[in-house]
Amino acid sequence: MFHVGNARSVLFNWVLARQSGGTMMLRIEDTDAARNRPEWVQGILDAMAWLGIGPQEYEGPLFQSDFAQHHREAIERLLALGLAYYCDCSRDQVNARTGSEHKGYDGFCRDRGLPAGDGRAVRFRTPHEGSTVIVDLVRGKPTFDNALIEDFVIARGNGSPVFLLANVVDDMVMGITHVIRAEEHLPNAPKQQLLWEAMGAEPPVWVHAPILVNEKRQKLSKRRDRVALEDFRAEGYLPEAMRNYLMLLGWAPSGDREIVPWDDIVAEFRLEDVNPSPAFFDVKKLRAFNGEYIRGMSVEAFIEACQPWLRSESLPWRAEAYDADAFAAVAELAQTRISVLSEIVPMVDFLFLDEPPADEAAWAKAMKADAAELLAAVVDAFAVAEWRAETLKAALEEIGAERGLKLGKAQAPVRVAVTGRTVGLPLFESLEVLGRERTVARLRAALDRLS
RNA sequence: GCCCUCAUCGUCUAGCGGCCUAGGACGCCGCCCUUUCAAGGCGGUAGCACGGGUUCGAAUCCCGUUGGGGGCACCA
Repeated sequence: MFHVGNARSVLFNWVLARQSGGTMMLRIEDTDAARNRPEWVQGILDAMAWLGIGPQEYEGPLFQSDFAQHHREAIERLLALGLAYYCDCSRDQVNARTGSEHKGYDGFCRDRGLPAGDGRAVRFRTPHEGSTVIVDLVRGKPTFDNALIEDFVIARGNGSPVFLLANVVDDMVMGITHVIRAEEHLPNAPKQQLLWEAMGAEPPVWVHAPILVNEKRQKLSKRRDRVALEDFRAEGYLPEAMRNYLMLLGWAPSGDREIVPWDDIVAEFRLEDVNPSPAFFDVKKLRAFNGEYIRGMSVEAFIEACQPWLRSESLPWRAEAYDADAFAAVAELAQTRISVLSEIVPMVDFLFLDEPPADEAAWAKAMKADAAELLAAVVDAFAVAEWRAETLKAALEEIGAERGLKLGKAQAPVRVAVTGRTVGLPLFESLEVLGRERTVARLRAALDRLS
């Protein structure tokens, strides 16, 4: 699962690399085996490629697990320097001493001089005086009081490195200059910067992008919110719309523009201009963006883009019933009527289904008392009419007029009888493509049902 | 509880001391167009959280309050 928030972070990283002539590095943090599967990596790569960031756009993927030797060395070095120490306190013991679950480590082992031992963790000896100032492109210079930073664990009792340490060591080894990540990591930044300094290296520039929230202003979570890039892709959101929308969360291009070419975004985007407050990930607006992008395509491109949804495994019609020419004939009419590509299926299904889709509510709404009589007249007229949209329209208009019905009213029963729905593509154009035989057969079937 | 952080229409934002009677977009509501529905066109709705300063002048600067968010693991 590739979270839209991650997608935004990647986009930020990529744009910065592009603008500065730097290189974006992709590292998979797989130190926690339980939370990592090899196949997930391909999912990440695929999601990035879909967004327009293919393998040639970054270096990697590298794996944190491959840096194990560096992690061990760093821990040994800090220990040797006296900047880290062994600790055998359990969480419960610490809580009991401090009388709270949220008071952090009390420094019990700080000066005990415990030697290495089975099950003993390693803690970083944080300074008690002064403060740590980080340089953050979107937030300025957040300052943290060192006295409030606890002696955090850098290696577990089994010797494995903890994220805080591993992350910093990897960044140092990889020569990372800019760390761009979500705001939830902000509290980690001073701890990590202390680590950079302890190892005598120049800390990176940090960028903590504002968090993405739901309508209740809570951090987007995969449990309760729609956040998987794969899901949006499957529903028919276009990558161009997604990345345009994502970049406009917390930032705006020059002028009163929102739908902007990617090249303009790449040229104008500045991390320094990103609004530091949390942004609501508004799917409604995303949809609007997507609709704009769909309408902006050439008909040919639109037809092409619809194919995955028209040829998928789970279609309402028999696969061989699909008729590319018929679809091409109505594609332009469908293009302004859908916001996400998957909506194309119910829009054109009547063309490929043996019988119109059943929708009782639609039937009840359109098939009033006089519907049968009107449909009978339509069958007669359509049986001999020249099979073109305009003539069919003229025929129905006349039938309606004879009964005091405007076209809007008269077309309703015909539409439901033939397409199964009360709304859809322009009716007469649809009939022209469907053909006389099937149209008349469906009208007769409706008539039978009404009698 | 503690630490950090943020604050312009419902939402995303423009604004970086006078161009602001606060602009755009999404949403919503009308009207037009119209074979349904869209699209398109036109119009409307709605906001500088509050209180103090600073200044000739504050949405813009400072302080406080309130409210929101994030974090507080031998997870990442």
